[in-house]
Amino acid sequence: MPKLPPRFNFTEVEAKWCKYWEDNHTFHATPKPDKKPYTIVIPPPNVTGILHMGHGLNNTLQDIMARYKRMNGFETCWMVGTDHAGIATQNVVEKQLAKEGKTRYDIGRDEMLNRLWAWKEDYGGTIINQLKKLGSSCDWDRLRFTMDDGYSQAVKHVFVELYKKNLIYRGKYIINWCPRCQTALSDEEAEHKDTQGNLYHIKYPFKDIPNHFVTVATTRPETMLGDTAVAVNPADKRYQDLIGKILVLPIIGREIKIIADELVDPAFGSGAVKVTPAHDPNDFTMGTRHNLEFINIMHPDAKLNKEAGKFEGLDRFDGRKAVIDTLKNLELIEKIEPHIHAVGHCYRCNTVVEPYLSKQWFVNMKPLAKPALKAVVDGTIKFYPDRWTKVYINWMEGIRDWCISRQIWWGHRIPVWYCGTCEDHPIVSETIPTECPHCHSKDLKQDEDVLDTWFSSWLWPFATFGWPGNTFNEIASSQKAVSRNDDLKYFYPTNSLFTASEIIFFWVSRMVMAGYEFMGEAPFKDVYIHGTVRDAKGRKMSKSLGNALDPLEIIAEYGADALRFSLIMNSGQDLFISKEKFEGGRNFANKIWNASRLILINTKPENRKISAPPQTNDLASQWIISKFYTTLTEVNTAIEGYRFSEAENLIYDFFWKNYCDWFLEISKNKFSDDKVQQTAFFILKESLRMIHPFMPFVTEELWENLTENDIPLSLDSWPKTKSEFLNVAAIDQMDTLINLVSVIRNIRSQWHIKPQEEIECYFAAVDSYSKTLLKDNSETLTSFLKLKNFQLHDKLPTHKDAASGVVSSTGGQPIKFTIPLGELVDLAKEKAKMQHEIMLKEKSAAGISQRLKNESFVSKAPADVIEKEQARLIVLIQETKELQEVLKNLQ
RNA sequence: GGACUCAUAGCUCAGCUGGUUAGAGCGCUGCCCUCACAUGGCAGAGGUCGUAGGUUCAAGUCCUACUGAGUCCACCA
Repeated sequence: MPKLPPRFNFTEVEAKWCKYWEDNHTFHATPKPDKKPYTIVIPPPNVTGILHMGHGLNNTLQDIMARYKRMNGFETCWMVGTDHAGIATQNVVEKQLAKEGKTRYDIGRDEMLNRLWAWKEDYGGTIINQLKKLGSSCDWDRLRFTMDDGYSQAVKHVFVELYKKNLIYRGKYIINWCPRCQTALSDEEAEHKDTQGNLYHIKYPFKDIPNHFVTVATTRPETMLGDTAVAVNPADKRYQDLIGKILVLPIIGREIKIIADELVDPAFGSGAVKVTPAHDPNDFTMGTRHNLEFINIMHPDAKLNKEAGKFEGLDRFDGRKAVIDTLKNLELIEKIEPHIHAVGHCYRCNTVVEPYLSKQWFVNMKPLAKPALKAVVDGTIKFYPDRWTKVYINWMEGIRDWCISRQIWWGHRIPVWYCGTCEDHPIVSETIPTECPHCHSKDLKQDEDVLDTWFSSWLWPFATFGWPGNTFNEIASSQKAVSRNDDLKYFYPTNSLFTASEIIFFWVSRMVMAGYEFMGEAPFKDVYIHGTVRDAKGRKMSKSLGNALDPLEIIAEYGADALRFSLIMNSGQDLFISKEKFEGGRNFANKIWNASRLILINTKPENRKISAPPQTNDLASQWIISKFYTTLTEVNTAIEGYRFSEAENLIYDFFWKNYCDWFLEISKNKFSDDKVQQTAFFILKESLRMIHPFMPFVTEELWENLTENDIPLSLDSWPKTKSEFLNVAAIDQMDTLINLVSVIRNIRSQWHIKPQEEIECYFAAVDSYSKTLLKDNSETLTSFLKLKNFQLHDKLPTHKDAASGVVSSTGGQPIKFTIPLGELVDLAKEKAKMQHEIMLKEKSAAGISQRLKNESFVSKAPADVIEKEQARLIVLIQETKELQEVLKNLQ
């Protein structure tokens, strides 16, 4: 018999099973015709990532589902890998370079890429190892990276396909520009934050009317240097006569026209707006419409260029001050008002982004959005919780084109070449072209830019399984069956996706679009959106705030099982986490451990070879078996409905309260009984299965010590629900016993009763109990017990638990005790139920009769309604009488 | 400006389709080192379910308004 120490040594155990699972490829999945697949793809963490609580939660959720499905006989593949995270990774390496006093331009593109790959080799696996420590049951043999050769091929292929379908185009538009990262960003990558700024009202003088001005309002006065018009609403009476008049742009002296455009809101500011077509999306639209000049006043680093005249070389914010000062001196500032407005910030470096005119590649999203929208509207794809459905739909309906080119080096280089002689025809190709197809020139240059990281992530559910691979030449257009390799055939579409709400637009929605476009079907069926992990004060956890709890520290101090357990316990919505919360998980793991020790010490090996619940007359045994199966059913429902915290609560309650506190305590004095041993062991074993997805390490270790099974618990089966073991009578009787014992304990505790005084205590308790239960029938229970010749123990055994004392008083035959109680309580329950019913009926009747007396009701209500109410009243009164009659006869 | 979420014990939250006495964990109080576990056991105190209306025989649960907290979206310069 193995001996277990009194403490669960998680450090050792976790290391042992991490290694075991990995060495044995426990979680490697391959297509198996006789099994159903279950697939989850991990939201690939950034290579730059280090495990934070959000990862902890996200991956625990996935792992619970994966282990649950695996144990339920599904060939479960949890696809794993990392994302190259273009801007983030490049930023990290650029910081390293900066320490050497260099920039990426100093070392050149090739050397920079070498450094990036070297960094990836050195540190890119960090988060993967951390995921392993969490106990994640990923298919580690399939580990992918978004810049793998095969994956890169998929990205190129997608670009070329979309280009062929006219869904990718290149053009000069206003995009979000990060002056620090010096790259374009998509709309989603610009985070709008309310910022305190000013609204500057500037007077623009007329060319021909001295001392007359038009006032315009702006939050970014420096952009006035690039103004090429002033616009008013065509319906605005104040300005109708002025349309077409010429103004002189202050400082610069450019002559600009007053134009009329619907875009202008007459109610805002003065109703006249300066138009800077190269620095504002609205103005860009107007500029195009009115054929205005597009004057770019900034360098890519947001320093003002020569168009800014004397301000050339100033940073945009210094430029702003300088422009205002100059205008003040010219007495052209009418007023400056404080103004809160949403300003875009780079999601990678938090720099204020600049709306900037530049030539970029875009994806035409509307055609892609169509099937993706339909799938969610018609329920093919479901969100859990449901409210995210609306968020997704809103975004899809208002979808805008996606800027996918980035002016950085780390990523998939855009597969487009430009010919030195005939520039107008970009060569879009999956392979490196040798000559220009138009003029046969060999002077070809590849586009300098790389693709948005998300342009590779959106292919994750199928590119990871080898797409396009051998399906390369057989891609069908959307909505048609697609030829697939074995893995794709088997594992795609995937089943569930687990992610955070911030990622819905970046990733979830785009994966759906890509799924339909390239695979002809949705990439997953369910999307589970979990909450954000916050600190105890409700702030997002972040390094800069210094409030981040490091999951690895928690694992070291409390164990991975504890981390997982406590995260899930709090995962109903957003989580507020502090260190103490993990004690609960640690304590539960320890409880499981010690319950197992008790069983191991007290059961004979032959009683541990049991695969079905034993047939037994023992009430507590019948009860715990019953309880286990009802709990199991509820747990199944909760997990299938993605209600993990509920599932965990059910399990916790069952194991701790029912199994340990009641069943084991009662059974302690009866452990010589083989049947009791068998029950205790069987329920423990089944509980370990049920706990395993939540706490894989402690359960795996105990499984090894308790069973002679060769396969790890990870690959064993989930308990089967068995309705035949649902024993309602046992549950009822045990409830009664629990109630009785609680009352006894209550009195014992309040009166500070000593063991020698037990007899009186017991009778007092019984009386008290009967009062509680039978109200005005306080004699019933006592006399009933006497009638049945029931003898109470004269002394409480010197045992800590009153429950064992009471039960053992019948000499190991609790059934003697509980049958009379059960009968009695059935009666009492029946009565209580009836009394309640009578009360409800009386109340209803009172309500209705009051209504019928209400004059306005009688006069206004239609006749048939009144009749109905009267009929109901009569029925209610009749029923009440009948019930009261029955109740009388019972007593 | 639109949309959404939340408001229940000192704290963090359950309470799914309205129906017996509103639950748990932590914290708090009292009693227990008892041979699985003090990371434990037993008992207890603590709630007019944000405010005001409404629907209903019946509302923490449904509706409306308000207040407070938070999140997302949006081209009002």
